[in-house]
Amino acid sequence: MASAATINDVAKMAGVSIKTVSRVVNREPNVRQHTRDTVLKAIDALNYKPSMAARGLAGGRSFLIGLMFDNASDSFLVDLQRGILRACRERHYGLALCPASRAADRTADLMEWVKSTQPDGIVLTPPLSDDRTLVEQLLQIGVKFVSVSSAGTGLGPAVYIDETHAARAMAEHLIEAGYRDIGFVRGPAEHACSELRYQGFVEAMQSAGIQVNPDWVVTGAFDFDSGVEVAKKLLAQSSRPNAIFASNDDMAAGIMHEAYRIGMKIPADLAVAGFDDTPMSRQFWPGLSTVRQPIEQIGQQATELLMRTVSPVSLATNDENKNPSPDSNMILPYDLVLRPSTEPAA
Amino acid sequence: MASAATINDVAKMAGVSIKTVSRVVNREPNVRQHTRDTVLKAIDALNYKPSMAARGLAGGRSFLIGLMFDNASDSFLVDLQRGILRACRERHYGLALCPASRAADRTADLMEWVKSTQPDGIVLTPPLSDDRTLVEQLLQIGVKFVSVSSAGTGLGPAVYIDETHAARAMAEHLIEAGYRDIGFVRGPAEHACSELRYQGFVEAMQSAGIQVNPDWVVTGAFDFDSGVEVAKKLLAQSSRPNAIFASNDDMAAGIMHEAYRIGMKIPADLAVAGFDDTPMSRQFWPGLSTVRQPIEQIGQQATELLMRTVSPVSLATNDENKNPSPDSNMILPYDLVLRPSTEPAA
DNA sequence: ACGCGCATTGACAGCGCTGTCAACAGCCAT
DNA sequence: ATGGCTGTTGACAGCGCTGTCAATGCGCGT
Repeated sequence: MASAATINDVAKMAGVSIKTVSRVVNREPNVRQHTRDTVLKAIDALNYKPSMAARGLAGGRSFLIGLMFDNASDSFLVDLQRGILRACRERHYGLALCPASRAADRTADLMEWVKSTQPDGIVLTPPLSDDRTLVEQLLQIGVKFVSVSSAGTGLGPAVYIDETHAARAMAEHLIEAGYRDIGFVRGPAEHACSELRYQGFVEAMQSAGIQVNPDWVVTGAFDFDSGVEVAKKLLAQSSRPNAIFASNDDMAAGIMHEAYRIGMKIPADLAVAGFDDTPMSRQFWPGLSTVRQPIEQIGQQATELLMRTVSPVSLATNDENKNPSPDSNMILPYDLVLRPSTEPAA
Repeated sequence: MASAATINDVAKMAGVSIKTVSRVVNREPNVRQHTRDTVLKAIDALNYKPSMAARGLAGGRSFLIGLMFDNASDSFLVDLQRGILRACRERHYGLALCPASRAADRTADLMEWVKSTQPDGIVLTPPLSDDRTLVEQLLQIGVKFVSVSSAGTGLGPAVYIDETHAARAMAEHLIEAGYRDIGFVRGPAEHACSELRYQGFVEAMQSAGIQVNPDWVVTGAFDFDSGVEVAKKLLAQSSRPNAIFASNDDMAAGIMHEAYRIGMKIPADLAVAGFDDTPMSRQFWPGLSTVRQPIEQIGQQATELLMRTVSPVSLATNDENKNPSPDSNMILPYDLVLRPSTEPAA
């Protein structure tokens, strides 16, 4: 293995000090254009790649973004990773994964990971982004983080969509399609979005002057199996809804599966709506109406936000702007994706 | 932020040199039990976590496993990550992701990533594991790697299942269920498994004395959309198969979707089988028969294999055993998962 | 011409750890 | 006792880079 070129080799070839090479690599100001060009040429010639490890050790940065997740859905995770990686690529950052353990001392485990990996910033996904204990510890040891797909605890920046508004839009769509006996499946309490989505549903119902039937509001675990379970509950009732709005696609899939099992037709006998636009929602028969969050974009924006606050060089002009602006939250637009599963009943 | 304890603090507290602490941390031999205990106590008391960056710089190792992938399915990727992370956790390794770009100089991009990230080992997923150019370059710069879910190019270790045998078993199941007019959907050529799975299918057909109808053998891209496409082709023929074995679940899903669209019943009018046991195959109605690869386990085994070859301390006894044994391949068992989609025709 | 400020560059000291090698103790066979 | 082992430990020199600060050169106002 031809050992890779070091900064020393580049410096020698360009006839400058290693510090100047370092400056060029880090895009620092105050390097004459001519010098910069010479160095860049040498870097190119030697195919030089700075060593992350050394940069990290010397500079106190790791050039790593951490992604913390717990039990997230496959497509959510992958989409998010895609977005984060896209943002990382430009700045030559790496992405390190940190899955939450199922252990009781989950928070301690996560903090340990943070200490040993020392990422420059962390992307927090629900439900971790809604976990006040975790967030406070993160804040305490001074690690930058950003919550995604959730407004978070309000203690740090976040990138998300207007969940309530989106849920309301979907509920309104159901109502407009002629459904009035609408059931709702909430998510688990530790997810802040569970409440928000439910609120949107309630708002739409109230605006339309429809009573929310408490017997038709149930809670699932955001997974397929719990969708099957709640469907059994909901559809076994003597008076049952003719539409169900599940607060995520996995549960909606479980509902459709169960509905089919007991011989119901969708949407003829039961309309179903989901939330998240997982690939499955398109692949199911019939296609599932859902709300699309721009997950990949959320990941990218969150990462860029993170890297901005860890900016290597404090830009000359604004010195007092040390902490990220308190309200650096970003709200991204969602899409209402309408498919046959919510078409007007015959 | 209370700055974390360093190896120096531990050494001072334990009353030994930092080198001895280093020995304990790395589980090196030749440290008296009593000394080891004292050091461990100090480590615990100070909540010391070694810095990856420093260890990497000094030791020439990065403590990072790289996962290279290209266009893998969500669930495959996530399952694999789960397995890799499990293996990493024990040895305090990190996982860094490296998605292949869609650019023409994909290989160059990947190699660049390797050079700058310097992972201690790389997990290669299909179709990258089947890419001879890439593998040869990896070999050339001397990075350890292991192919997963594919026998690879034969140039390095690999962890996988017997694809041919599995496909044959599924085909035999279809035949036993009474289907004889069976179509097959191949995967893209750059995936080595495409050929292997097809072979298994052919073997089963030949054993049963059934002619493979070339009109019913088509090729897809391993994704949902191509499944829809090939279904249109296959089902529009005047003489059409009454069973289709798609060489992965995503394509099988596309086929089922299209079959439903044109009003066919599954399995009454058309039996469908897939391969991979994605979550979807269980969630679809009716459930899709498929072959389960133990992806998570594959990831874990591959990672452990990798870490074994990068063993920190060369074990005294065998000095000539430098390169990993040439045939350190692991073949893991698969599961035939039978669901209603292939039940005997009425 | 002199002094000042700014832009540009380099010398140097680490960052926290590991590899190397040397030091030393304890133990055996001679 | 002598030499040669093996087992245990520490001193020290970096790994490849960045932060700090000092040195240099240049243009400007007086």
